[in-house]
Parts: sequence; C-alpha cells; structure tokens
Amino acid sequence: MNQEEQEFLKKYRLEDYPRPSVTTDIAVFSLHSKIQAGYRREPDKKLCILLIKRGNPPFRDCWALPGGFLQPDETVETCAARELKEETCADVHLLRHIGIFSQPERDPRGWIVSNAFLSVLNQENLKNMEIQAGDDAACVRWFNIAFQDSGQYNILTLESEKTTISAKLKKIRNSFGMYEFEIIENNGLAFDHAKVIASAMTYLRQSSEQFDLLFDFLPEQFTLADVQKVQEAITGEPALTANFRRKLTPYVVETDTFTKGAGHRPARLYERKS
Amino acid sequence: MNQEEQEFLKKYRLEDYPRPSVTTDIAVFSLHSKIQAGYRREPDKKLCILLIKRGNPPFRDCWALPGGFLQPDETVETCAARELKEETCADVHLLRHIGIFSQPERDPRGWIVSNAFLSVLNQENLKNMEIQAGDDAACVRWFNIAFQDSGQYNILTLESEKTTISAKLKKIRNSFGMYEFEIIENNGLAFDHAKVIASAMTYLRQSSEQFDLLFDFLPEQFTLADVQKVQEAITGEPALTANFRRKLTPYVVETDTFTKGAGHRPARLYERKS
DNA sequence: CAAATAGTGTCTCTAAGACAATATCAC
DNA sequence: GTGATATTGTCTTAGAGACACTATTTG
Repeated sequence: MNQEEQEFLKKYRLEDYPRPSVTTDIAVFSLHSKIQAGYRREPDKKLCILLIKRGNPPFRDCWALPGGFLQPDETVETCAARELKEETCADVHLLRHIGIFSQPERDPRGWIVSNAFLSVLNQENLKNMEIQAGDDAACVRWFNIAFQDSGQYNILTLESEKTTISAKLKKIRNSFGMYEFEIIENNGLAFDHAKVIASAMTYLRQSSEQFDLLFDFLPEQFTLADVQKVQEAITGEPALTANFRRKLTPYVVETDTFTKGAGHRPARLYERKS
Repeated sequence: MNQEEQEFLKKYRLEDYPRPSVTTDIAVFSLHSKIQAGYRREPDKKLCILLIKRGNPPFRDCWALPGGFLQPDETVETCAARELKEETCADVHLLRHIGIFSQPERDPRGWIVSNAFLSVLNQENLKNMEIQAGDDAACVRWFNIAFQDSGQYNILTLESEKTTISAKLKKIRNSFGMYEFEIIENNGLAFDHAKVIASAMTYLRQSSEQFDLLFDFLPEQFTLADVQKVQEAITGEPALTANFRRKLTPYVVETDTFTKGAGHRPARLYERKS
C-alpha cells in the first residue's frame, strides 16, 4: 500500500455514511421419530425445524428463527454459528447461505438486513444435546414442518405438541430453480420468517434430490434405508427403494458392519464417500 | 402492534450497536463479436465482463466490479441496479444474488460486507447503449474473460485491447455444486473481486447447463445457433448441434420469421417460452 | 457449382421408473 | 412359519452422446 492510500484511509470515515444493521437467521432442520406404530414396525421420521419463542418485543411471544446481529471481527457464517449456540445451545458445523432479505420495512426496529442460513443437526448430536433456551429466547422448540405446493401457492404448517403455526405464501419468481415468496397469510411467525423458512425448504428439497445434505441428518454410519427415510421426510414423497439405492450407490462406501437385533434381516451400514 | 411494542420501539436505538457498511458488487456479462475471420464466416462470439478502473483509493488504478454502498430505503437488488446505472450507464433488468462476502479484513477502508450479484446485458441493448464511465469510475471497459479449471486451481484471465488482468484461485469447498475460492495470485483486480468473479463464472456455467440465463444474452428473437454460441462462449466447450437443439426445444417457441441475406440457408427465428 | 450454415435421422448406451422376486433376521 | 425389512434382478422407456446425412441460401 503506497502513501497516497494510507493518507486517504486516515481521513476516510465509514461512519459518515448511512449503514444498516446486519443480522443472520438460521433455519435448523433435523429428523424426529414418531411414536412406534405397531409390533416390530420401524418408527416414522418427520422433518423438524427449530424455532424460538421471542421473549422481547418486537413480536414478543411470536415464534422466530434463531439468529442475531453481526458483530465486528466475524463473518456472517461465524455470526450464524455463534447466535445459534447462544440461543439454542446447538453446535452446527455446516452453514449454507440461502438468501438475503433487505426490504427496508421488514423489521419494525428499523433498517435491518438479514442473511438467511440453512443448517442440519444429525440425530446422534440431537441425543447428546439438550436443546434449551439461551439468553434471548424464552423457549426453544422443535416443530414438525409441512410445506405443501398447490401450484401458485405454498402452505407452510409448523406443529409442536401444543402449538400450531401456519402461513400461506405466493411463489413469485423462478430463478434457476429457486423461488421468491410473498407472504399472503401469517399466523404466529415473527418478521418475514415465513419467507425465510419457505426459501429454506425449497433449497433443502432441491439439494436433497441431488443427495446433498441428506447425510448431514445421519450419524457417521447408516443404512441405505436410513438415507431413504431422510429424503422422504424432506420431499414428502415416497421413493421406490430399488431405484433410490441405485442412484445413491456412487455417494456411499460399504462397511463390514451390520445392524443387529432389529427383528428382521440385518442391514449393511454405509459411510458417505469423501 | 400493541402499546408495549410501540413503547419498546420508541426507546430502541439500532445506532447503539455496531453496524457494518453494506455494498453490492455486480458481475455484468455480455457477448462480443470477434473480427470476421473469412469470406462468409460467422464471427466468433466471446464472453465479456464489465469492469471499471478505480479513480480513487483504495486500489486506485486497479480494475473492479461496478458497485457501491447500500442506501436507506432500498433493497440490495435496487442498490445493485442503481450503482450499475450510475457507474456504467447500463440498465439491467434481472439481478441474481450469488453470494455474500463478509471477511472483516476484506476492505482496507474498514468493516464492509459485500453482496455479489450476477447480471447479463443482451446484444441489442449493447448496441443502443454507450457504456461509459459515470461518476466514480475513471474508465469503464469490457474484458474478454477466460476461466480455466485445472483440477484444484482455477486461472482467471481478463483481456481488453491494452490490458491483461489475471488471477489464480484455489477451490476450497464444494457445496451443492457451488464452490468457494481462495485467492492465490492476483494481478490487477481490486479487493477480493477475483473471488467474486470466480463465483459468478461458476454460477453462470452451472445455470447455462440448464439453459437458464442463456436467453438474457440475446434479443427477443434468435436462431437456435445463436443460443448454442452463447452456451459455447460461457462453457468454453463446443457442443454437438443436433443434441443441443433437441435439448433446447422445450424452452423455445417457433416463429414464422427467418433470417435473410446471410450467404447461406436462412435460419428460423425462435422466442423463449413462457 | 462451391462455401457456408440450417436442420434431420438414427444408432448406441446409460439411467430412470416400475415392479417382481429372493434373502435373512427375531420370535 | 410369520412378520418385518433388506437386497437383487429385469423389463421398459426416455434421454444423452456421437455422427452421418440432407436442405437451402448467396456468389
């Protein structure tokens, strides 16, 4: 850096220009087992998303994605991981940036630009981790998520034991497989988080078709049927086993271990390929 | 909004918390014809990107993507369109957000988070539009772009009449087909714009394989060969005509018009579907 | 006619979808 | 054996890739 630059920088003050606040919002997904149906039946798996009940205004008592303000000396990725840890005690490894929401009126507190992230918690981590409310959040809870596509509209339904949240969204633009959403009805979600969740679901479904992100839901070793169940929970559609396995093969490596004591033929365990 | 919320908002001051500056950087691509080779030969088409020569520090005299600071009352998309217009007099319709760059040390002026966008100018607009330097920029120029993939590394080469810019990048992570890049060598580009351009090229190539974005390079009516030339310029690879046409058919609609006076068989003109 | 590009036909091979058949455990 | 899930086989069809062939203009 030459002298001219150094002098310029000495005089330059970013604070002289208007700046927004920047936040991150994280959509964390996982898979939860339903109650055993019958005799030796495998339990059904449902796709879940982690929400917190807001303890402070604005939108006090509404449910929201975990997240918070970007701080100096961190990237938006670091910020997302930190906020998630603070608010839900959840440790995640992989975060994917799925969009930016910058409508000036999107937050009643003022000019706030939000970065949406997607992440996945695997079932093993879930067991070892008590998801619990951190600083800001009054309450943290997993919600079963359903995202139905009826042509022009999408219906988002979030259910936990005592609470049901729903939203109706309109798909507005298609760009390279991704959509943008407009909120038509909103029932219990804070800010524009219905939009963010809709984008996250679209992203998740898209990537699951390419077997991406699926393994993040599972422990290191898993059966092929496990993977299929994850995909079915994400897409909401059943898959044909034989075909699913064939397509999956290039992405996994055989191990010499098998499941045991399941009341039926043992299944070979696999690991993800590189 | 209830009274509690209103009182909370009255007292709440976003300015009490640290905030970054937010900018947009736009990678604008277009196709330029090379000089006619022979007799009745069609001219070759080359992929180009629009850069400006910085007139002020930091990085004075380096080449950079057009872009600038987010202002209140605009979205990042509006900001990108406005900055592009101001700096290059180019009017673009469709902008795609392709990433966010938030490394705290990425800009010597301080804490600046940048949003990368991708856009395309079609050849008709190009003719009617004098791309020229606006306020901030000393000079605006189109550069032929080459982006070679040698396994672990990518070589980016930007050429205009008098100037050659180059950069070497390392692919570091693969996420759902997208990569992240690390700059190994940088020769003439400002900031981390080598990274941004690499991401934009990856995105462009990905979408062009699904025939997305291709039509944005062309006027409303075009021949199938036109589309093929666009794809070849983007991927850097030749395509087999018969197969390309078959795959393209679902995305276009026939018209009753044909090209004329080209010195060879006339070609039917098509329009994009939907 | 020659030069140049436009457009079609067809063969092969791979992969997806549908569905049937067989295998192996616990009880 | 029964109930449950695991795993393999195979038929059909759609589509990608390669390449040869025909068509139509201007000079």
